[in-house]
Amino acid sequence: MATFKTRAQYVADDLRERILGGEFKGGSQLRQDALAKDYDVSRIPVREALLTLESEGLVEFHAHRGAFTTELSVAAIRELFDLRVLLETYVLRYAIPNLTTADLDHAASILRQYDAALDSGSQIDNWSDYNFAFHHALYAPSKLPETLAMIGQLNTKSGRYIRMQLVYTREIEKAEAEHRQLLELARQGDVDRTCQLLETHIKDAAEGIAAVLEKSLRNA
Amino acid sequence: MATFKTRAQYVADDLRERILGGEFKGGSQLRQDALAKDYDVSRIPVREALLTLESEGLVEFHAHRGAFTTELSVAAIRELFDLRVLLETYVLRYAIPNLTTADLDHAASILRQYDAALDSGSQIDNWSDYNFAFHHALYAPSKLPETLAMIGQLNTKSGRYIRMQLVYTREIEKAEAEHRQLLELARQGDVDRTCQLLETHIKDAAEGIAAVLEKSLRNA
DNA sequence: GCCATATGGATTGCATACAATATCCAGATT
DNA sequence: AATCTGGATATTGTATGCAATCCATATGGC
Repeated sequence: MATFKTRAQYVADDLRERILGGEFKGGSQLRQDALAKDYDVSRIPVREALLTLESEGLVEFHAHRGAFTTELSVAAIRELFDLRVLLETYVLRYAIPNLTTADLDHAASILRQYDAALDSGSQIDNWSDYNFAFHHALYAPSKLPETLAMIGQLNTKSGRYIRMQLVYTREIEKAEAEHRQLLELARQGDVDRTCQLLETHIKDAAEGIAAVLEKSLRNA
Repeated sequence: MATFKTRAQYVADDLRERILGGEFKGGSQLRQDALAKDYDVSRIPVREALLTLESEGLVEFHAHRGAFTTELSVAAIRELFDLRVLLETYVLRYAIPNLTTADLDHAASILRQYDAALDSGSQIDNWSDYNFAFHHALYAPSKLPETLAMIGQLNTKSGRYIRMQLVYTREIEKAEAEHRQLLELARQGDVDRTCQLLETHIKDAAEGIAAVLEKSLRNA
């Protein structure tokens, strides 16, 4: 991989972060010309970037009308998180027996970075990346690349709402405590208990997001 | 939706069929200029079509080197089919309790079209479409659109190999008989038995494809 | 003889320019 | 007043042309 980034890829990567960061709310329109000026490129790489983001579910194209950021219903979010439970417990069952001490150390080091970032009052986008990195570290030994790719898809697709929740709630500490438990249970090789904790861990997050969304919908 | 197709969409749709039909073997390169001539368009819509197909897993881009058709390893195919088992039994459990007689009739009519197509010695691409249509008809009442979308992704991603198998084997009749059983069990509302049959139905297909692939690999 | 390097040609990535479609607003009609 | 119609404007979709990168072949050094 490690190929030098093309302009379209650069735009896609940056715009993805902006969308996930919540810069564009609702189903707001993304004007190609404006984005082209933002990045000082022509509309061609912008269009290609938007197509990439469309495939990731962050953007929707309507022919001859342009691109809009996608807005997920509460039902859709619940569905996506149910899928996460299904897929992530599935890979975790395969991963745990393969976990080496190096894998466990790696996951533990990610948790330590959490702490550092949290203590320094760091930003949410960092936390979100760390969150995914930790989960991924636990799953990677499953050696199921296609499945991991789908999990990644689910994560980016719902990423905007994950970060949204973090702004409104103080769930980070709870999530981090659960991460420590997950790591410990995985270290002990207790597959069933680890998967069960993972399930509640994900479902709690989903409920938290749903609550935030329903509240903001009532206010709107 | 029903929006008039843009050129890029047209190229994507047609090229998808060509790839799924096996016109390009292995990881062969797709030259933008050649495709542009094929469709009498410029390279811009061709590039956009290739990006779309990349997101569907049919094509891989390498920066400044172009697009290649993806080649799946036997392990990857097994993994994709295991995912199909996981996701499709999952939705089927939700769908069966919601099945109306109209849904059942619809699925049955698709099976009848099979017969007609088979008797007329019709082509494989038709069969593949019918196959997906039947499965989808069973799953749709689950009312889980995100999950159905992922199942669709898995289907197109592995579609080339599904069709490949059909060329080399005579599994169609067996699959069709299983479809009838599936429909009958679903009509009876026997969730567990239907899901179990679905599981073996998919796994058998996977083994058939794996056998064909491993054989062709030995010969190569 | 083999490996490294350079040079020409081919191909991709991108900018510019134009065509096709949608959106907006004034004026007409009921 | 509300709705409809038509044309101006804005925005998207696509063609063309140029720049950047890669690939192949040839050339030189060891």
